Amino acid sequence: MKLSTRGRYGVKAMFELALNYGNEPLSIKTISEKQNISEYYLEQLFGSLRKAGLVKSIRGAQGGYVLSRPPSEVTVGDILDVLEGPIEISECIDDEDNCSRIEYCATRLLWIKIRDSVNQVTHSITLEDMVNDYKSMNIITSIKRGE
Amino acid sequence: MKLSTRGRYGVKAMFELALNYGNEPLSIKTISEKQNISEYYLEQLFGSLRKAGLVKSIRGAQGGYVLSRPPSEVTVGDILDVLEGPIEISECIDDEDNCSRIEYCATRLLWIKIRDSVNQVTHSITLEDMVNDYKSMNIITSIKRGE
DNA sequence: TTTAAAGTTGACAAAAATACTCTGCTATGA
DNA sequence: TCATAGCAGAGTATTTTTGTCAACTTTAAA
Repeated sequence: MKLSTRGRYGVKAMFELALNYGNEPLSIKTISEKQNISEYYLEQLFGSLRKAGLVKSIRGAQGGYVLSRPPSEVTVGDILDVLEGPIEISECIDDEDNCSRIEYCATRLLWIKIRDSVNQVTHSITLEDMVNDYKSMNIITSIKRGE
Repeated sequence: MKLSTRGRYGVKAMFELALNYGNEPLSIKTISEKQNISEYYLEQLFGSLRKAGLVKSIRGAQGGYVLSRPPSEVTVGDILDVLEGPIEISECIDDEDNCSRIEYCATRLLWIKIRDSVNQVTHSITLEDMVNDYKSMNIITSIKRGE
């Protein structure tokens, strides 16, 4: 069980936007270079993010993308839902008929528990949290270096 | 993010063994018919489960598989670890060099949190729990039917 | 108003992972 | 001794993922 690159790249890209929040828009090109992600591929991801209303695009020269909402109001779960689709550990959570009846209840309950656990974590962590973690991490690193 | 059929089928099959614990071994054929899973495919999964020590095989006529340990000592996480590999939301949890340095700490911490959450849930639920859930679910269903 | 930067769209394709399938064994209990 | 059932590994088909590309539209700045 792992995230696809869509989710991973998407979170990284959104993290860049969060770091830059309040400043000028970031172009796809800039982000793709910073994160070493294919420019074309990233374009696709931002298409989804834009449609979902998580980012706003600013066209024209010096354009790019900015977060639609402040980092404190965007959770990692929001991003993953858009790029990975809502988590469905097993399709039988929604589609009951797929399950053979015998073990239906037991495994279904299990998948739901796992899903809820992941959702709980991802939807409780915001981009702001990540930025804060990142900044305090940098401070610690600086101290360790004796700076 | 979803489990592959390996994990899903594996848990279902192990659940069957748990339901039958203490009785005669179940053959691949029996399980594959009960769960409507390809017999050949299931054989592969049981190969992995056997190597990992989760099940014991009994060869010869009337042979099959049984759980190596009682259902109360087998967690869903044990099964998923074997069949899906340990959860790695992102490879950068282990392989540090894959990450571009800038956002290294922040996203890494995130993946770890998600992973730990899933592990915590799956390793806290045993096959016995599932069997109990299943049985009490059946009782409730019977009551609802007015039986 | 021209132009270049930047976003938008959708088709396409390579590559990897997944999900089986099949064949031919070997072991074992009835 | 033979039917049953596990064991092992090669092979294949399908799906998903990941990434590429080309053509077009919009917009800001010169």
